[in-house]
Amino acid sequence: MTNPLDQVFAALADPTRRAILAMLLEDDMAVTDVAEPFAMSLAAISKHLQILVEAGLIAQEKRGRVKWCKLEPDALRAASVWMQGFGVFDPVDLDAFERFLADELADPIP
Amino acid sequence: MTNPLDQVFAALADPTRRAILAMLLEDDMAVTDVAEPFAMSLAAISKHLQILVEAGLIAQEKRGRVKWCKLEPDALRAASVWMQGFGVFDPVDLDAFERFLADELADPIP
DNA sequence: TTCATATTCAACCATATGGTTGACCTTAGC
DNA sequence: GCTAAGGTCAACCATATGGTTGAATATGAA
Repeated sequence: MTNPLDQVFAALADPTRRAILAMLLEDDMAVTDVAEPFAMSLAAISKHLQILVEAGLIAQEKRGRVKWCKLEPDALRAASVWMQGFGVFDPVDLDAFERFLADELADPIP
Repeated sequence: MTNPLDQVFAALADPTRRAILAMLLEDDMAVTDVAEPFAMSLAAISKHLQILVEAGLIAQEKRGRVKWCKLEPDALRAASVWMQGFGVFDPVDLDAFERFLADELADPIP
């Protein structure tokens, strides 16, 4: 997995990680708070966050004993450029996005 | 992997499969011809194609003993809609896409 | 019919992935 | 100095993934 696109798409392939990204879209969060809504251990979430960091999709910064996570949406740019070549892009449709986001968040959290 | 986004992103996470999609962007192809440039068995390519079919990214149609593969770019739409929410999209930049495509194809084929 | 071509199937293998638990380190607060 | 809170690490486990090979199944051509 040396290609950055590999890492970005692989990171996006997991619903837990997509849900985390959606949460971070609202606001920066501490690791513990990211983990709170999920029915899995803190260690598991910690690993997911590491994968997102390695893909460049989020950044982490430690302040005191709290590690803050923030979205780093630039990493999506390479993926989006790749996808653009397939000519699938509508003009930005935020309503459609809201619906998808609602569906994602309505899913039983893994 | 019940969520269609899981399947689309997982399918895109593999460089062989992205290369196949790029090839099919040029033209429809038979399975054997898709496999030709890759240093792996036909059976392996057949599996990759199956994954792309299940993700909805390509369609296959058998005519005679030849199975044709064609791009089905609509499946990318759901993924692109999801990504749009992160506000990373520039106006379509085909030059950038050409560069990425060139890089991808220039990579030593897996 | 016979043979070759196109593709998949089945069994197998090595490694990756996503999760668990319990021990561990660092920092904050009393 | 204690103790608790915030996170990570290490070892482990089950299953998924990406590849192989050899046999099997169409279909087309001679």
